[in-house]
Amino acid sequence: MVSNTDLSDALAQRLSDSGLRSTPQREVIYNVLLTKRDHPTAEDVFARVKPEMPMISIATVYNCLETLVQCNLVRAVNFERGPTRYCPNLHPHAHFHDEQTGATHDIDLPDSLLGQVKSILPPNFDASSVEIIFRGKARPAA
Amino acid sequence: MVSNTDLSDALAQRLSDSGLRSTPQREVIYNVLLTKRDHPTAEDVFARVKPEMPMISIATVYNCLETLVQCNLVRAVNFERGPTRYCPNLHPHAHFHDEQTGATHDIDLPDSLLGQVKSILPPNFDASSVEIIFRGKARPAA
DNA sequence: AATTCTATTTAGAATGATTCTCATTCCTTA
DNA sequence: TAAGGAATGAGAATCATTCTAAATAGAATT
Ligand SMILES: [Mn+2]
Ligand SMILES: [Mn+2]
Ligand SMILES: [Zn+2]
Ligand SMILES: [Zn+2]
Repeated sequence: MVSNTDLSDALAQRLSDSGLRSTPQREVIYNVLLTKRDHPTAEDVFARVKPEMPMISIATVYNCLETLVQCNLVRAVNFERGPTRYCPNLHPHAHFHDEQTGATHDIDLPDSLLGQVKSILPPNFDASSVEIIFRGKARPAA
Repeated sequence: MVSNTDLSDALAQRLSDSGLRSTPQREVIYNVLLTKRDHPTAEDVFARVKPEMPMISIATVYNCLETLVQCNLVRAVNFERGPTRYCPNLHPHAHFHDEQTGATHDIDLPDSLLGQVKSILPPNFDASSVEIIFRGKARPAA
């Protein structure tokens, strides 16, 4: 199993690799993201962190989330112009946005398909990232 | 060739199909989108329309763009949380967002690939749309 | 043609997510 | 134990967009 301190260590490592400090705020926010991987917004994260850390500010939540994204520990996900959502799943994956419920689901993305998708680009386009977003209805899983 | 009135007729047709009226504002905005297909924002469209129609308001630009999207004459495109951009290309295509210049390029999307992308969805997911966004650098075409 | 009935347009206010400012606090290092 | 920079936090500011409500226009009906 992976202990809580292991996760903190991994976080501290990534942060210091980027010349940044590990702080209680960054740790608790990262843990919140790992605990419930439902693509919460910054406000969602704020609400989940508050019980553990009542004095934290929304500005700090935004700051820390941005830091985690810069360190490549978290992905920012956007649907239309809605609030940015945060995802700690680092495997290549697409997102399915359920229009009825608003839920976001991770869809595993095979390397082979990722390659094929990139191959539609004319040679003068050099893509640093590819994002695939599905929109529709998800029937409750069997 | 396709005349200006043909385009207005097609627009009027689509609008009345949806129980909506063809108006000078809707026509000029649609023509602006067809004339320079560089994925302008609402503010860009506003600026391009003003010379022809100085009294038009930004609220109307937003209203008309939304109407054109609802009629499936135009696609709304979003990159991160930037302002929504509008695209009159109705063929299935992906978007390439050049991070240096901010330019947006249409990337033709073969039906076969679209099918393969949809096929990664587990059977309980019913997608009504798929969006593919590339981000990176586009070298000037040869 | 005049009247009625709404769709549409418009100016300006309001909204909401995010970013900015800057004072305070916290660490790290000398 | 100072100093200096990093990080936090409260509140103001920003910006794209949406909302509100009044004016206008246009189609349909008398
Ligand atoms: Mn999106
Ligand atoms: Mn996007
Ligand atoms: Zn995800
Ligand atoms: Zn396009």
